[in-house]
Amino acid sequence: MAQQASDNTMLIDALFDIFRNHGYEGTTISLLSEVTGLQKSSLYHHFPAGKEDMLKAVVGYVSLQIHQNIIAPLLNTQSKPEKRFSNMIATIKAFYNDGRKNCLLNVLNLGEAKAEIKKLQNDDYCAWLDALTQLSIEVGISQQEATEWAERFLIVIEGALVIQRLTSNKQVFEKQMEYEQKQFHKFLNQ
Amino acid sequence: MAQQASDNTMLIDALFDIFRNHGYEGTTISLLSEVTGLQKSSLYHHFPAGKEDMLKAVVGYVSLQIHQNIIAPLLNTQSKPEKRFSNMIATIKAFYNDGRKNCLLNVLNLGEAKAEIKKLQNDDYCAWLDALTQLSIEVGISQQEATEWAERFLIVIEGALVIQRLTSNKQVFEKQMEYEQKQFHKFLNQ
DNA sequence: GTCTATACTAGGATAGAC
DNA sequence: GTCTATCCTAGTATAGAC
Repeated sequence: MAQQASDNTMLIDALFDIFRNHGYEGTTISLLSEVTGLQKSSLYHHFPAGKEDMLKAVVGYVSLQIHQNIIAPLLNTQSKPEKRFSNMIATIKAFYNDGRKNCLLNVLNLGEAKAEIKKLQNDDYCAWLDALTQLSIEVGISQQEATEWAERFLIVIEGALVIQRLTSNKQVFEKQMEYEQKQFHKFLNQ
Repeated sequence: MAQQASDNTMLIDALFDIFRNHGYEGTTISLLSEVTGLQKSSLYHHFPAGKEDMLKAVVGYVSLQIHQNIIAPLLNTQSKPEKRFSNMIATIKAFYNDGRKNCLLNVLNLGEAKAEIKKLQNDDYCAWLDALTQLSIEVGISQQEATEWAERFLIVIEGALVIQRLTSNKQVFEKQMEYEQKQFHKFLNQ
């Protein structure tokens, strides 16, 4: 398990980048060793339970990022909803490097094994969904419409990442994010 | 390479199911052997170049399906556009088993290796995109709007599949397909 | 906390009989 | 065209020195 987060952040960030590029099965200890510059056994020192442990640490790290950088700011009623939304878009763009980086969600194919990790991801998804729903309700949308809009927003993120990965058209993701911006502004002016 | 398609269809279909469930790296020859009931060496008889060859056959098979069952009907101007669209939705639902089955696109993480396969998939994507664009233009939408709608439609499919896989909420995919139906009807009544 | 060295297994692939 | 048997490498993981 990865304690002392402060020291290990860079390490986990490197692991994160590999897992999102190669998926779980496609990620090998050798590759992790190569990229981090640590020998395999050193990696096992940090993560005694091996690869799955490393993934857990990564997912936990991403979870933290989502809560701190996306969900908390979304719920912070001190700034205007439109500002919070556009800040989120900016954060997302950076997080996915304008669509050039994958989302762990669509690259990990976690079956019934690894249910624990899947649960973590699902919780994050739900929290994000709730925050978005909140925000749009705040702007005057009905509960019903708000939930549907929020769900579709997250669906579009995932879908755009998948399609951009396929087409190597570097604009797919950004275009969708712009579209979502416009949609949100329509909400404001209703 | 898989010739004599008529005989091999069931075999390839079985391979397809495994690849879409486990991804490329997650699919092992042993698993393929187990599920198909053929010994490993028998698989190699059908696909001398091994796993990558099997994937190629699967992707080719899926490509054929898409062209025959989705793209051709979409472009067949003998039936009404709205009918063609709703037929497509039905076909898609069946193909993804109402969102319970993955799309190869989001489960395969093909890097620069396997560029050939990626190209095949990209071609299919483009063909599908074009057919959708055609259809919506036929219904009176502007070229610009048509392209954007078509792209978003395919993005939503991929995204919905990813999210449904995560949440095990069995309605995510169907809900999005219903939404798209409604959207298309709005086009008709403009 | 990092290293070298090594053990072990599973995965990919082939040989050759039937 | 399917099988049994086998090879080889790559992948996971551990032991133990420094």
